[in-house]
Amino acid sequence: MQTEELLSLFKRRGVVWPSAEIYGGAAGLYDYGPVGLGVKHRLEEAWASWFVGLSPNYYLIEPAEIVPEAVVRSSGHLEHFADADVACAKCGHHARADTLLEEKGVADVEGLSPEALGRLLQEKNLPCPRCGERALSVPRPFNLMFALDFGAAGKEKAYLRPETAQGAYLSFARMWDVGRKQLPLGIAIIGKAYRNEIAPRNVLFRMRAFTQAELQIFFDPEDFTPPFDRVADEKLPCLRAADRAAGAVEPRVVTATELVQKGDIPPFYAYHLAHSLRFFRDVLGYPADRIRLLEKNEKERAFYNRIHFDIEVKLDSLGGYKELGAVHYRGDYDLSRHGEGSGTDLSVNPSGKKKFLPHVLELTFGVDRNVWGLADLHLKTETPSSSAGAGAEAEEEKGPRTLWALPSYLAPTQVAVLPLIRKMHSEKAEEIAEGLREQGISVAVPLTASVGKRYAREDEVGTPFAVTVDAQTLQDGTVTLRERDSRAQSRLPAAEIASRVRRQLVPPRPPRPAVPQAAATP
RNA sequence: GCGGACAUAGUGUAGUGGUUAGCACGCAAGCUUCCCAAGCUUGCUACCCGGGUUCGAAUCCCGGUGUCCGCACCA
Repeated sequence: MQTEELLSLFKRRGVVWPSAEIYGGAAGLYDYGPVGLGVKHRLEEAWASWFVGLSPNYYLIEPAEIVPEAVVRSSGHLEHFADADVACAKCGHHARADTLLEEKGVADVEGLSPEALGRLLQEKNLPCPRCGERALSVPRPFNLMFALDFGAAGKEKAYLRPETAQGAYLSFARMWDVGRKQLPLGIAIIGKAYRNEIAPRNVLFRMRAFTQAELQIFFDPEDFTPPFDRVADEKLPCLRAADRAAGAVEPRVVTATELVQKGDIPPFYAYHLAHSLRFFRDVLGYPADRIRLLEKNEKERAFYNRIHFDIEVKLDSLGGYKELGAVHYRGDYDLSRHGEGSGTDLSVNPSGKKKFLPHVLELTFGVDRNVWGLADLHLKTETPSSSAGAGAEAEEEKGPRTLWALPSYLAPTQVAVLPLIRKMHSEKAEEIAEGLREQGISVAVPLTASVGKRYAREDEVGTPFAVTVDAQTLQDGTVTLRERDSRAQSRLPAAEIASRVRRQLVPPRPPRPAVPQAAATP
Protein backbone atom coordinates (compact mmCIF):
# COMPACT_ATOMS: atom_id res chain seq x y z
CA MET A 1 0.00 0.00 0.00
CA GLN A 2 1.09 3.53 -0.64
CA THR A 3 1.44 6.18 2.02
CA GLU A 4 -1.79 7.89 1.03
CA GLU A 5 -3.81 4.68 0.99
CA LEU A 6 -2.51 3.78 4.41
CA LEU A 7 -3.30 7.23 5.75
CA SER A 8 -6.87 7.19 4.44
CA LEU A 9 -7.42 3.80 6.04
CA PHE A 10 -5.90 5.16 9.24
CA LYS A 11 -8.27 8.09 9.22
CA ARG A 12 -11.29 5.98 8.40
CA ARG A 13 -10.70 3.43 11.12
CA GLY A 14 -9.51 5.74 13.87
CA VAL A 15 -5.86 4.76 13.85
CA VAL A 16 -4.13 8.09 13.27
CA TRP A 17 -5.09 11.43 11.72
CA PRO A 18 -3.53 14.86 11.21
CA SER A 19 -3.64 17.05 14.27
CA ALA A 20 -5.78 20.21 14.28
CA GLU A 21 -7.50 19.01 11.10
CA ILE A 22 -10.38 21.46 11.43
CA TYR A 23 -7.89 24.33 11.22
CA GLY A 24 -6.20 22.90 8.17
CA GLY A 25 -3.69 20.79 10.05
CA ALA A 26 -0.27 21.36 11.54
CA ALA A 27 2.62 19.79 9.70
CA GLY A 28 4.37 17.03 11.55
CA LEU A 29 1.74 16.57 14.25
CA TYR A 30 -0.61 13.60 14.34
CA ASP A 31 -3.28 12.42 16.74
CA TYR A 32 -3.73 8.78 17.64
CA GLY A 33 -7.27 7.42 17.64
CA PRO A 34 -8.50 4.50 19.72
CA VAL A 35 -7.26 1.82 17.34
CA GLY A 36 -3.84 3.38 16.75
CA LEU A 37 -3.33 4.09 20.41
CA GLY A 38 -4.28 0.52 21.20
CA VAL A 39 -1.61 -0.79 18.86
CA LYS A 40 0.91 1.74 20.14
CA HIS A 41 0.31 0.79 23.77
CA ARG A 42 0.63 -2.91 23.01
CA LEU A 43 3.80 -2.25 21.07
CA GLU A 44 5.24 -0.32 23.99
CA GLU A 45 4.26 -3.10 26.36
CA ALA A 46 5.85 -5.72 24.13
CA TRP A 47 9.00 -3.60 23.82
CA ALA A 48 9.34 -3.16 27.56
CA SER A 49 8.61 -6.81 28.19
CA TRP A 50 11.35 -7.80 25.75
CA PHE A 51 14.12 -5.34 26.51
CA VAL A 52 13.63 -4.64 30.18
CA GLY A 53 13.34 -8.41 30.44
CA LEU A 54 16.90 -8.82 29.18
CA SER A 55 18.31 -8.43 32.67
CA PRO A 56 16.97 -8.18 36.21
CA ASN A 57 18.87 -4.92 36.61
CA TYR A 58 17.07 -3.09 33.82
CA TYR A 59 14.38 -0.59 34.77
CA LEU A 60 11.71 1.47 33.08
CA ILE A 61 11.56 5.11 34.22
CA GLU A 62 9.82 8.28 33.09
CA PRO A 63 11.91 11.44 33.20
CA ALA A 64 10.57 14.95 32.52
CA GLU A 65 10.03 16.02 28.93
CA ILE A 66 11.42 19.51 29.55
CA VAL A 67 15.14 19.93 30.05
CA PRO A 68 16.97 23.00 31.36
CA GLU A 69 19.37 24.66 28.96
CA ALA A 70 22.43 23.38 30.81
CA VAL A 71 21.46 19.84 29.87
CA VAL A 72 21.35 20.45 26.14
CA ARG A 73 24.50 22.53 26.35
CA SER A 74 26.34 19.54 27.83
CA SER A 75 24.74 17.03 25.50
CA GLY A 76 25.79 19.06 22.49
CA HIS A 77 22.30 19.66 21.16
CA LEU A 78 22.45 23.40 21.63
CA GLU A 79 25.53 23.64 19.49
CA HIS A 80 25.07 20.90 16.92
CA PHE A 81 21.32 20.66 16.56
CA ALA A 82 21.14 23.97 14.72
CA ASP A 83 21.42 25.54 11.31
CA ALA A 84 22.23 29.12 10.44
CA ASP A 85 19.35 30.58 8.50
CA VAL A 86 19.66 33.70 6.33
CA ALA A 87 16.79 35.60 4.75
CA CYS A 88 16.84 37.95 1.79
CA ALA A 89 15.47 41.35 2.78
CA LYS A 90 14.37 41.97 -0.79
CA CYS A 91 12.44 38.84 -1.76
CA GLY A 92 12.08 36.96 1.50
CA HIS A 93 13.98 33.91 0.29
CA HIS A 94 15.39 31.70 3.02
CA ALA A 95 18.56 29.69 2.73
CA ARG A 96 21.14 28.05 4.94
CA ALA A 97 24.31 30.05 5.41
CA ASP A 98 26.58 27.03 5.16
CA THR A 99 24.94 25.80 1.96
CA LEU A 100 25.29 29.23 0.33
CA LEU A 101 28.95 29.40 1.21
CA GLU A 102 29.61 25.85 0.10
CA GLU A 103 27.97 26.51 -3.26
CA LYS A 104 30.32 29.45 -3.73
CA GLY A 105 33.26 27.19 -3.11
CA VAL A 106 34.16 28.37 0.35
CA ALA A 107 35.72 25.16 1.47
CA ASP A 108 35.43 24.24 5.10
CA VAL A 109 32.27 25.58 6.66
CA GLU A 110 31.39 22.55 8.73
CA GLY A 111 31.04 23.19 12.41
CA LEU A 112 31.25 26.99 12.12
CA SER A 113 29.05 29.02 14.42
CA PRO A 114 26.32 31.27 12.98
CA GLU A 115 28.51 34.26 13.87
CA ALA A 116 31.50 32.89 11.99
CA LEU A 117 29.30 32.07 9.02
CA GLY A 118 27.93 35.61 9.16
CA ARG A 119 31.43 37.10 8.96
CA LEU A 120 32.26 34.91 5.98
CA LEU A 121 29.02 35.88 4.25
CA GLN A 122 29.81 39.54 4.79
CA GLU A 123 33.31 39.15 3.40
CA LYS A 124 32.04 37.45 0.28
CA ASN A 125 29.02 39.76 0.01
CA LEU A 126 27.01 37.03 -1.68
CA PRO A 127 23.84 37.82 -3.62
CA CYS A 128 20.49 36.23 -2.92
CA PRO A 129 20.30 33.04 -4.99
CA ARG A 130 16.76 33.85 -6.05
CA CYS A 131 16.55 37.57 -6.79
CA GLY A 132 20.23 38.38 -7.05
CA GLU A 133 20.07 41.36 -4.64
CA ARG A 134 22.86 41.68 -2.12
CA ALA A 135 20.41 41.92 0.75
CA LEU A 136 21.05 38.81 2.82
CA SER A 137 20.46 39.09 6.54
CA VAL A 138 22.81 38.13 9.31
CA PRO A 139 22.48 34.38 9.95
CA ARG A 140 19.96 33.56 12.62
CA PRO A 141 20.49 30.31 14.45
CA PHE A 142 17.62 27.99 13.69
CA ASN A 143 17.62 25.27 16.29
CA LEU A 144 15.72 22.08 15.76
CA MET A 145 14.74 22.15 19.42
CA PHE A 146 11.59 23.81 20.69
CA ALA A 147 12.66 26.54 23.11
CA LEU A 148 10.50 27.38 26.10
CA ASP A 149 10.15 30.27 28.49
CA PHE A 150 10.74 28.65 31.81
CA GLY A 151 9.97 29.91 35.28
CA ALA A 152 7.77 32.77 36.41
CA ALA A 153 10.09 35.45 35.10
CA GLY A 154 10.60 33.57 31.87
CA LYS A 155 14.29 34.29 32.12
CA GLU A 156 15.48 30.76 32.46
CA LYS A 157 15.73 28.83 29.27
CA ALA A 158 14.53 25.32 28.77
CA TYR A 159 13.71 23.05 25.86
CA LEU A 160 11.40 20.24 24.97
CA ARG A 161 13.73 17.27 24.93
CA PRO A 162 14.95 16.41 21.44
CA GLU A 163 15.52 12.78 22.46
CA THR A 164 14.57 10.68 25.46
CA ALA A 165 18.09 9.40 26.05
CA GLN A 166 19.25 12.45 28.01
CA GLY A 167 16.76 11.58 30.75
CA ALA A 168 18.58 8.32 31.33
CA TYR A 169 21.97 10.02 31.64
CA LEU A 170 20.52 12.62 34.01
CA SER A 171 19.02 9.86 36.12
CA PHE A 172 22.12 7.70 36.19
CA ALA A 173 23.40 8.87 39.58
CA ARG A 174 20.03 8.34 41.21
CA MET A 175 19.45 5.01 39.51
CA TRP A 176 22.89 3.83 40.55
CA ASP A 177 21.62 3.89 44.11
CA VAL A 178 18.10 2.73 43.31
CA GLY A 179 19.54 -0.23 41.40
CA ARG A 180 21.86 -1.07 44.32
CA LYS A 181 25.09 -0.21 42.54
CA GLN A 182 25.06 -3.01 40.01
CA LEU A 183 26.49 -3.04 36.52
CA PRO A 184 25.25 -3.46 33.94
CA LEU A 185 22.49 -1.04 34.78
CA GLY A 186 19.76 -0.56 32.20
CA ILE A 187 17.54 2.49 32.05
CA ALA A 188 14.62 2.25 29.66
CA ILE A 189 12.43 5.16 28.68
CA ILE A 190 9.36 5.25 26.49
CA GLY A 191 8.21 8.75 25.79
CA LYS A 192 7.82 11.75 23.56
CA ALA A 193 10.63 13.69 21.99
CA TYR A 194 10.23 16.93 20.08
CA ARG A 195 12.06 18.29 17.08
CA ASN A 196 11.12 21.27 14.99
CA GLU A 197 11.81 19.40 11.77
CA ILE A 198 12.35 21.49 8.68
CA ALA A 199 10.33 19.19 6.49
CA PRO A 200 8.11 16.68 8.27
CA ARG A 201 7.23 13.88 5.89
CA ASN A 202 5.50 10.58 5.49
CA VAL A 203 3.03 10.78 8.32
CA LEU A 204 4.51 8.85 11.23
CA PHE A 205 8.01 8.84 9.82
CA ARG A 206 9.21 12.30 10.51
CA MET A 207 7.06 14.01 13.06
CA ARG A 208 7.64 17.05 15.22
CA ALA A 209 6.42 15.22 18.31
CA PHE A 210 7.18 11.54 18.33
CA THR A 211 7.60 8.62 20.70
CA GLN A 212 10.87 6.86 21.29
CA ALA A 213 11.56 3.69 23.19
CA GLU A 214 15.16 3.58 24.29
CA LEU A 215 17.25 1.42 26.56
CA GLN A 216 20.53 2.85 27.80
CA ILE A 217 22.77 0.17 29.23
CA PHE A 218 25.56 1.38 31.50
CA PHE A 219 28.39 -1.09 31.84
CA ASP A 220 32.00 -1.70 32.76
CA PRO A 221 33.88 -1.75 29.45
CA GLU A 222 36.26 -4.33 30.84
CA ASP A 223 33.56 -6.59 32.15
CA PHE A 224 30.35 -6.84 30.20
CA THR A 225 29.56 -10.42 29.35
CA PRO A 226 25.93 -11.09 28.61
CA PRO A 227 25.21 -14.75 27.75
CA PHE A 228 26.54 -14.71 24.21
CA ASP A 229 25.88 -18.41 23.67
CA ARG A 230 22.19 -17.56 23.46
CA VAL A 231 22.77 -15.65 20.24
CA ALA A 232 25.89 -17.37 18.93
CA ASP A 233 24.10 -18.97 15.98
CA GLU A 234 21.70 -16.12 15.30
CA LYS A 235 21.81 -15.17 11.65
CA LEU A 236 22.40 -11.44 11.24
CA PRO A 237 21.73 -9.80 7.86
CA CYS A 238 24.57 -7.30 8.09
CA LEU A 239 25.57 -4.64 5.64
CA ARG A 240 28.99 -3.67 6.93
CA ALA A 241 30.46 -0.24 6.33
CA ALA A 242 33.47 -1.76 4.62
CA ASP A 243 31.27 -3.77 2.25
CA ARG A 244 29.21 -0.70 1.46
CA ALA A 245 32.37 1.20 0.63
CA ALA A 246 33.16 -1.62 -1.79
CA GLY A 247 29.78 -1.17 -3.44
CA ALA A 248 27.62 -3.76 -1.69
CA VAL A 249 23.95 -2.91 -1.36
CA GLU A 250 22.54 -6.19 -0.12
CA PRO A 251 23.18 -7.48 3.38
CA ARG A 252 25.27 -10.56 3.92
CA VAL A 253 24.02 -13.03 6.48
CA VAL A 254 26.57 -13.86 9.15
CA THR A 255 26.14 -15.54 12.48
CA ALA A 256 26.74 -13.56 15.63
CA THR A 257 29.82 -15.67 16.18
CA GLU A 258 31.18 -14.73 12.78
CA LEU A 259 30.42 -11.08 13.40
CA VAL A 260 32.63 -10.94 16.46
CA GLN A 261 35.44 -13.03 14.99
CA LYS A 262 37.30 -10.14 13.38
CA GLY A 263 37.49 -8.47 16.73
CA ASP A 264 36.03 -5.10 15.79
CA ILE A 265 32.57 -5.94 17.15
CA PRO A 266 32.59 -6.98 20.80
CA PRO A 267 30.33 -9.87 21.88
CA PHE A 268 28.18 -7.65 24.09
CA TYR A 269 27.39 -5.53 21.04
CA ALA A 270 26.54 -8.49 18.84
CA TYR A 271 24.42 -9.89 21.65
CA HIS A 272 22.24 -6.80 21.80
CA LEU A 273 22.15 -6.40 18.04
CA ALA A 274 20.86 -9.96 17.81
CA HIS A 275 18.21 -9.34 20.44
CA SER A 276 17.10 -6.20 18.65
CA LEU A 277 16.78 -8.17 15.43
CA ARG A 278 14.78 -10.81 17.24
CA PHE A 279 12.45 -8.18 18.58
CA PHE A 280 11.56 -7.03 15.09
CA ARG A 281 11.33 -10.51 13.68
CA ASP A 282 9.90 -12.59 16.52
CA VAL A 283 7.88 -10.02 18.45
CA LEU A 284 6.70 -7.61 15.78
CA GLY A 285 6.56 -10.36 13.19
CA TYR A 286 8.46 -8.51 10.46
CA PRO A 287 9.61 -10.90 7.71
CA ALA A 288 13.26 -11.79 8.20
CA ASP A 289 14.11 -11.10 4.58
CA ARG A 290 12.99 -7.49 4.91
CA ILE A 291 15.31 -6.62 7.77
CA ARG A 292 18.90 -5.52 7.43
CA LEU A 293 21.48 -4.27 9.87
CA LEU A 294 23.24 -1.37 8.26
CA GLU A 295 26.50 -0.22 9.73
CA LYS A 296 27.09 3.51 9.59
CA ASN A 297 30.54 4.61 8.58
CA GLU A 298 32.64 7.14 10.42
CA LYS A 299 31.24 10.03 8.44
CA GLU A 300 27.61 9.07 8.85
CA ARG A 301 27.56 8.32 12.52
CA ALA A 302 27.84 10.83 15.36
CA PHE A 303 31.45 11.28 16.35
CA TYR A 304 30.95 9.78 19.81
CA ASN A 305 29.39 6.60 18.44
CA ARG A 306 32.06 3.94 18.28
CA ILE A 307 29.81 1.35 16.66
CA HIS A 308 26.53 2.19 15.01
CA PHE A 309 24.15 -0.18 13.23
CA ASP A 310 20.76 0.97 12.06
CA ILE A 311 18.06 -1.65 11.99
CA GLU A 312 16.31 -1.08 8.72
CA VAL A 313 13.14 -2.66 7.42
CA LYS A 314 11.96 -2.64 3.85
CA LEU A 315 8.58 -0.91 3.69
CA ASP A 316 6.67 -0.88 0.42
CA SER A 317 4.68 2.20 1.37
CA LEU A 318 7.85 4.23 1.60
CA GLY A 319 9.68 2.57 -1.23
CA GLY A 320 12.61 0.93 0.52
CA TYR A 321 14.57 0.29 3.69
CA LYS A 322 13.73 2.63 6.55
CA GLU A 323 15.41 3.01 9.91
CA LEU A 324 13.15 1.66 12.63
CA GLY A 325 15.74 1.22 15.34
CA ALA A 326 19.44 1.37 16.04
CA VAL A 327 22.16 0.17 18.37
CA HIS A 328 24.77 2.75 19.36
CA TYR A 329 27.90 2.14 21.35
CA ARG A 330 28.43 5.63 22.77
CA GLY A 331 31.41 4.99 25.00
CA ASP A 332 31.56 7.27 28.03
CA TYR A 333 30.70 10.40 26.06
CA ASP A 334 27.40 11.11 27.78
CA LEU A 335 28.39 10.57 31.39
CA SER A 336 31.62 12.40 30.80
CA ARG A 337 29.87 15.45 29.31
CA HIS A 338 27.21 15.57 32.01
CA GLY A 339 29.82 14.96 34.67
CA GLU A 340 31.76 17.99 33.48
CA GLY A 341 28.72 20.12 32.79
CA SER A 342 27.09 19.50 36.14
CA GLY A 343 30.21 19.26 38.26
CA THR A 344 28.99 15.91 39.56
CA ASP A 345 31.36 12.97 39.54
CA LEU A 346 29.45 10.25 37.72
CA SER A 347 32.18 7.64 37.91
CA VAL A 348 31.59 4.50 39.94
CA ASN A 349 33.66 2.07 41.92
CA PRO A 350 31.54 -1.01 42.40
CA SER A 351 34.26 -3.43 43.44
CA GLY A 352 36.30 -0.95 45.40
CA LYS A 353 39.21 -1.69 43.09
CA LYS A 354 38.85 0.77 40.25
CA LYS A 355 36.97 3.92 39.61
CA PHE A 356 35.65 4.50 36.12
CA LEU A 357 32.96 6.08 34.03
CA PRO A 358 30.54 3.43 32.78
CA HIS A 359 30.16 3.13 29.04
CA VAL A 360 26.79 3.30 27.36
CA LEU A 361 25.14 1.00 24.86
CA GLU A 362 21.99 2.56 23.50
CA LEU A 363 19.18 0.54 21.93
CA THR A 364 16.75 2.92 20.31
CA PHE A 365 13.39 2.43 18.59
CA GLY A 366 10.94 4.72 16.90
CA VAL A 367 7.55 3.78 18.28
CA ASP A 368 5.42 5.68 15.76
CA ARG A 369 7.57 4.42 12.93
CA ASN A 370 6.92 0.91 14.06
CA VAL A 371 3.18 1.49 14.26
CA TRP A 372 3.55 2.45 10.61
CA GLY A 373 5.72 -0.57 10.00
CA LEU A 374 3.13 -2.85 11.57
CA ALA A 375 0.56 -1.43 9.19
CA ASP A 376 2.79 -1.60 6.14
CA LEU A 377 3.88 -5.17 6.76
CA HIS A 378 0.77 -6.73 8.25
CA LEU A 379 -2.10 -5.04 6.45
CA LYS A 380 -3.18 -7.25 3.60
CA THR A 381 -5.80 -7.21 0.95
CA GLU A 382 -6.96 -10.72 0.22
CA THR A 383 -8.79 -11.51 -2.94
CA PRO A 384 -11.20 -14.45 -2.82
CA SER A 385 -8.96 -16.66 -4.93
CA SER A 386 -5.95 -16.13 -2.72
CA SER A 387 -7.75 -17.00 0.49
CA ALA A 388 -8.08 -20.70 0.82
CA GLY A 389 -9.11 -20.57 4.45
CA ALA A 390 -12.84 -20.95 4.18
CA GLY A 391 -12.63 -24.06 2.06
CA ALA A 392 -15.95 -25.09 0.57
CA GLU A 393 -17.45 -21.70 1.26
CA ALA A 394 -14.82 -20.01 -0.84
CA GLU A 395 -17.03 -19.76 -3.88
CA GLU A 396 -19.60 -17.80 -1.96
CA GLU A 397 -17.12 -15.11 -1.06
CA LYS A 398 -17.75 -11.76 -2.59
CA GLY A 399 -15.13 -9.05 -2.73
CA PRO A 400 -11.62 -8.84 -1.39
CA ARG A 401 -11.16 -8.23 2.29
CA THR A 402 -8.65 -6.11 4.11
CA LEU A 403 -7.17 -7.63 7.20
CA TRP A 404 -4.58 -6.39 9.60
CA ALA A 405 -2.71 -9.57 10.40
CA LEU A 406 -1.11 -8.17 13.53
CA PRO A 407 0.44 -10.58 15.98
CA SER A 408 -2.48 -11.26 18.34
CA TYR A 409 -0.77 -9.69 21.33
CA LEU A 410 -0.46 -6.38 19.45
CA ALA A 411 -4.14 -6.09 18.52
CA PRO A 412 -6.09 -3.37 20.33
CA THR A 413 -9.22 -5.50 20.59
CA GLN A 414 -8.49 -9.12 21.31
CA VAL A 415 -11.90 -10.70 21.01
CA ALA A 416 -15.04 -9.43 19.32
CA VAL A 417 -18.26 -10.99 20.55
CA LEU A 418 -20.96 -10.81 17.90
CA PRO A 419 -24.62 -11.51 18.41
CA LEU A 420 -25.73 -13.25 15.23
CA ILE A 421 -29.12 -11.54 15.38
CA ARG A 422 -29.06 -8.35 17.35
CA LYS A 423 -32.49 -8.61 18.90
CA MET A 424 -32.17 -12.19 19.97
CA HIS A 425 -28.57 -12.65 20.99
CA SER A 426 -27.27 -9.32 22.30
CA GLU A 427 -27.98 -10.03 25.91
CA LYS A 428 -26.11 -13.32 25.89
CA ALA A 429 -23.26 -11.74 23.93
CA GLU A 430 -22.87 -9.02 26.55
CA GLU A 431 -22.80 -11.64 29.26
CA ILE A 432 -20.04 -13.58 27.53
CA ALA A 433 -18.11 -10.39 26.79
CA GLU A 434 -18.26 -9.38 30.42
CA GLY A 435 -16.92 -12.75 31.45
CA LEU A 436 -13.94 -12.28 29.14
CA ARG A 437 -13.29 -8.77 30.36
CA GLU A 438 -13.14 -10.05 33.89
CA GLN A 439 -10.24 -12.19 32.79
CA GLY A 440 -8.34 -9.19 31.48
CA ILE A 441 -9.16 -9.65 27.82
CA SER A 442 -9.97 -6.63 25.70
CA VAL A 443 -13.40 -7.19 24.16
CA ALA A 444 -15.70 -5.37 21.74
CA VAL A 445 -19.34 -6.16 21.08
CA PRO A 446 -20.27 -4.77 17.67
CA LEU A 447 -24.02 -4.73 17.12
CA THR A 448 -24.78 -3.04 13.83
CA ALA A 449 -24.73 -4.51 10.33
CA SER A 450 -24.69 -8.11 9.17
CA VAL A 451 -22.41 -10.57 10.80
CA GLY A 452 -20.21 -10.75 7.70
CA LYS A 453 -19.71 -7.02 7.66
CA ARG A 454 -18.84 -7.06 11.32
CA TYR A 455 -16.22 -9.74 10.70
CA ALA A 456 -14.78 -7.56 7.97
CA ARG A 457 -14.60 -4.50 10.20
CA GLU A 458 -12.86 -6.44 12.92
CA ASP A 459 -10.43 -7.90 10.39
CA GLU A 460 -9.46 -4.41 9.36
CA VAL A 461 -8.57 -3.27 12.86
CA GLY A 462 -6.68 -6.45 13.58
CA THR A 463 -8.97 -8.20 16.06
CA PRO A 464 -7.61 -11.76 16.09
CA PHE A 465 -10.66 -13.59 17.40
CA ALA A 466 -14.39 -13.32 16.88
CA VAL A 467 -16.96 -15.18 18.91
CA THR A 468 -20.44 -15.52 17.47
CA VAL A 469 -23.47 -16.01 19.67
CA ASP A 470 -26.43 -17.75 18.01
CA ALA A 471 -29.57 -19.67 18.81
CA GLN A 472 -27.62 -22.72 19.83
CA THR A 473 -25.69 -20.65 22.36
CA LEU A 474 -28.92 -19.90 24.18
CA GLN A 475 -29.60 -23.61 24.43
CA ASP A 476 -26.26 -25.20 25.21
CA GLY A 477 -23.83 -22.35 25.87
CA THR A 478 -21.54 -23.07 22.94
CA VAL A 479 -20.30 -20.42 20.51
CA THR A 480 -18.34 -20.29 17.28
CA LEU A 481 -14.79 -19.04 17.57
CA ARG A 482 -13.45 -17.56 14.36
CA GLU A 483 -9.82 -16.84 13.70
CA ARG A 484 -8.97 -13.69 11.82
CA ASP A 485 -6.22 -14.94 9.54
CA SER A 486 -7.57 -18.33 8.49
CA ARG A 487 -11.26 -17.57 9.04
CA ALA A 488 -11.42 -21.06 10.46
CA GLN A 489 -14.32 -21.64 12.83
CA SER A 490 -14.78 -24.03 15.66
CA ARG A 491 -17.56 -24.64 18.11
CA LEU A 492 -16.79 -24.63 21.80
CA PRO A 493 -18.36 -23.81 25.15
CA ALA A 494 -18.23 -20.08 25.88
CA ALA A 495 -16.48 -20.81 29.13
CA GLU A 496 -13.47 -22.19 27.27
CA ILE A 497 -12.79 -19.13 25.09
CA ALA A 498 -10.40 -17.44 27.50
CA SER A 499 -8.22 -20.46 28.02
CA ARG A 500 -8.17 -21.11 24.27
CA VAL A 501 -6.95 -17.64 23.28
CA ARG A 502 -5.04 -16.39 26.28
CA ARG A 503 -1.68 -17.84 25.41
CA GLN A 504 -1.60 -15.94 22.13
CA LEU A 505 -2.29 -12.63 23.82
CA VAL A 506 1.00 -12.43 25.68
CA PRO A 507 4.02 -11.01 23.85
CA PRO A 508 7.14 -13.17 23.74
CA ARG A 509 9.91 -12.49 26.22
CA PRO A 510 13.59 -13.14 25.75
CA PRO A 511 14.83 -16.42 27.20
CA ARG A 512 15.78 -15.70 30.77
CA PRO A 513 19.51 -15.32 31.23
CA ALA A 514 21.07 -17.64 33.74
CA VAL A 515 21.42 -15.51 36.84
CA PRO A 516 23.75 -16.70 39.55
CA GLN A 517 21.47 -18.01 42.24
CA ALA A 518 22.23 -15.62 45.03
CA ALA A 519 20.38 -16.02 48.28
CA ALA A 520 16.74 -15.24 47.63
CA THR A 521 15.73 -11.85 48.90
CA PRO A 522 13.23 -12.33 51.69
C1' G B 1 13.68 25.36 3.65
C1' C B 2 13.69 25.25 -2.11
C1' G B 3 11.21 23.48 -6.82
C1' G B 4 6.94 20.94 -9.00
C1' A B 5 2.00 18.86 -8.61
C1' C B 6 -2.41 18.62 -5.92
C1' A B 7 -6.67 20.14 -2.26
C1' U B 8 -14.84 18.60 -3.52
C1' A B 9 -19.18 14.36 2.01
C1' G B 10 -16.10 9.70 6.69
C1' U B 11 -13.12 7.42 2.24
C1' G B 12 -12.30 7.40 -3.16
C1' U B 13 -13.85 10.53 -6.95
C1' A B 14 -17.05 13.55 -11.16
C1' G B 15 -17.86 18.47 -12.21
C1' U B 16 -13.36 23.78 -14.53
C1' G B 17 -17.54 30.88 -14.39
C1' G B 18 -24.48 30.44 -13.52
C1' U B 19 -25.48 22.58 -11.57
C1' U B 20 -31.20 21.11 -6.70
C1' A B 21 -22.59 20.04 -6.76
C1' G B 22 -23.24 13.88 -9.43
C1' C B 23 -21.42 8.80 -8.40
C1' A B 24 -19.43 4.66 -5.53
C1' C B 25 -18.25 2.83 -1.05
C1' G B 26 -19.28 4.16 3.94
C1' C B 27 -22.27 5.46 8.14
C1' A B 28 -27.17 5.56 10.68
C1' A B 29 -32.48 3.94 11.43
C1' G B 30 -35.99 0.21 9.96
C1' C B 31 -37.31 -4.65 7.56
C1' U B 32 -35.07 -9.45 6.84
C1' U B 33 -34.24 -16.40 12.10
C1' C B 34 -28.80 -13.20 9.20
C1' C B 35 -21.86 -17.30 10.08
C1' C B 36 -18.05 -14.00 6.14
C1' A B 37 -18.75 -6.43 3.40
C1' A B 38 -26.18 -9.91 0.64
C1' G B 39 -30.98 -7.48 -0.33
C1' C B 40 -34.99 -3.76 0.30
C1' U B 41 -36.84 1.16 2.47
C1' U B 42 -35.44 5.80 4.56
C1' G B 43 -31.86 9.11 5.93
C1' C B 44 -26.68 11.61 6.68
C1' U B 45 -22.44 14.29 5.27
C1' A B 46 -18.49 18.14 1.02
C1' C B 47 -16.36 22.52 -2.58
C1' C B 48 -9.06 23.71 2.82
C1' C B 49 -8.67 29.08 4.82
C1' G B 50 -8.35 34.49 3.65
C1' G B 51 -8.37 38.22 0.09
C1' G B 52 -9.20 39.80 -5.13
C1' U B 53 -11.52 39.81 -10.27
C1' U B 54 -16.74 39.33 -11.78
C1' C B 55 -23.66 40.88 -12.12
C1' G B 56 -22.24 35.91 -10.40
C1' A B 57 -16.39 31.90 -8.06
C1' A B 58 -16.14 25.15 -5.95
C1' U B 59 -14.37 26.79 -10.98
C1' C B 60 -10.06 32.46 -12.70
C1' C B 61 -5.95 35.43 -9.88
C1' C B 62 -2.97 36.37 -5.28
C1' G B 63 -1.57 34.96 -0.34
C1' G B 64 -1.78 31.32 3.52
C1' U B 65 -2.27 26.29 5.29
C1' G B 66 -1.86 21.15 4.30
C1' U B 67 -0.48 16.74 1.42
C1' C B 68 2.49 14.10 -2.19
C1' C B 69 7.08 13.79 -5.37
C1' G B 70 12.17 15.48 -6.07
C1' C B 71 16.33 18.32 -3.70
C1' A B 72 18.19 19.61 0.92
C1' C B 73 17.86 18.20 6.06
C1' C B 74 17.65 14.04 9.62
C1' A B 75 24.30 16.17 15.74
